[in-house]
Amino acid sequence: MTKMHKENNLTKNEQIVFDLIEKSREPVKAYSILSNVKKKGIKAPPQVYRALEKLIKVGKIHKVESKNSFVVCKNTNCEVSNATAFSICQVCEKVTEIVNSKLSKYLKSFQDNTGMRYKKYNLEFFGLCQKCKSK
Amino acid sequence: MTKMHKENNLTKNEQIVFDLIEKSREPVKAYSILSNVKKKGIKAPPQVYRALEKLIKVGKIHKVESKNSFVVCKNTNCEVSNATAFSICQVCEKVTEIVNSKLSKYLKSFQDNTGMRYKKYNLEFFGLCQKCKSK
DNA sequence: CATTAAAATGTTATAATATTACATAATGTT
DNA sequence: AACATTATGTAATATTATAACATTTTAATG
Repeated sequence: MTKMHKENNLTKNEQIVFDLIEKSREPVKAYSILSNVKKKGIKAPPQVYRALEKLIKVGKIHKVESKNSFVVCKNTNCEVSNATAFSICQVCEKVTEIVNSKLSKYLKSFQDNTGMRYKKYNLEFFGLCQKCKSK
Repeated sequence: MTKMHKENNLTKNEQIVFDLIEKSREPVKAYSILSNVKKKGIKAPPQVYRALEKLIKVGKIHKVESKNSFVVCKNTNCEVSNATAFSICQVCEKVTEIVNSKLSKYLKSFQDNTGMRYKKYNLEFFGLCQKCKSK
């Protein structure tokens, strides 16, 4: 087996899982990933979950917590992913990552009432997407 | 069976589940709730999940998505719960609801790059709580 | 290039979380 | 009382995730 895959340092399984999520262009669930990469030789949940864990750690993907789903990161220079925000349509369930520097600056510098600051956040907004609003 | 329970309009099972979550003072998982209310006559998951769903809907509790756990709402006048923020310690896993009007005003009025506004949000901050920081 | 340690993968089983479907009982309305 | 609605009970099963351990691949070193 070759050591490197594509331009990055993902392992074989990580690359397979990443490619599938990227290709799908919408949030994908772990077992959906599994069933779609069976043909690539990935046969069992731990293989998928390990890849997901690593991809999240290096910031290539995010987990959309409210949907137990995974999406590719939309930030150009995604590295460690400690600040995520999503727009989720309550009707069609479309999920879009929000990349907004004002918002991220505000939240990264946020201090709670006790003066506590945070290393990481995840924000999920819910509403109607353009399409569903105009129906 | 009496119609009303305590001062509010919760049903029997809803009140049992709510009391347990409130008593515990920390996030509780559904199956932990289940095992702790067996003595009260609640025997199966659907009874718990139904109560949780209703309690969330009326704003008495929130789900902490990243932990699949449930906490009582800390807002005094909690009604429909469309704006939640939590502080989660990465070490001891302590969860506190953040009640901060500046933050909620900011997020309630947030518009994304497309001008879209949202009806609801959930924000989870991660960091070290006071105790864990000072260790 | 043989040896070895570390990382990645493969595999089975099972744990933890959540829902479906349908039956029964309690309650509210007329 | 009759009926509709809401709440509850119950069994089964679906979905999401991890534990544990074996094997293979890769990287580093002498």
